[in-house]
Amino acid sequence: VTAYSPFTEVVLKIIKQIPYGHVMSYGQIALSAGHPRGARQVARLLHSMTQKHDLPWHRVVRKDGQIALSMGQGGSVQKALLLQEGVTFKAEDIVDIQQHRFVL
DNA sequence: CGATTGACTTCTC
DNA sequence: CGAGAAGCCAATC
Repeated sequence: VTAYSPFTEVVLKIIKQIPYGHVMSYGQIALSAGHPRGARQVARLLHSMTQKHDLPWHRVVRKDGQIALSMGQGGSVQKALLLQEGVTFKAEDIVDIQQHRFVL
C-alpha cells in the first residue's frame, strides 16, 4: 500500500476522509498535508490515484467551489455526483470554503 | 537521471 | 476589474 511519498499518502488519506456531502479545495488538502503550495500535486495525485484507488475525486473542487474539470471532460459527471450527494454551489457555500471549512 | 507536465493558487501588472 | 506570470512538488516521459 505504501508505495508513495508521505505527501501522497497523506493527501490520499485526507481525500478518503472527506465526509459525504462535503467538498474540499485542492489548496486546503495540500495545506492539511503540510504543503501550503502543493495544490497542483493534489490535483495530479487525484488524477493518478483515482485509477488505482477508489477516491471520492468528485468531492474535490477548486477553492472557489467551482468544478476543476471542464464540462467537456469529467466536469459534468462530477457535478452530477455532487448534486447527488446534496452538495450545492451557492455563493454562501463558496464563502465557507474560503473560510477553510467544509461545505454543508 | 534530467526535463516536462499538471483536476491549482496567489501575486503582480 | 481583467489578464498574465510565478511558485509549488510529485508523477510521467
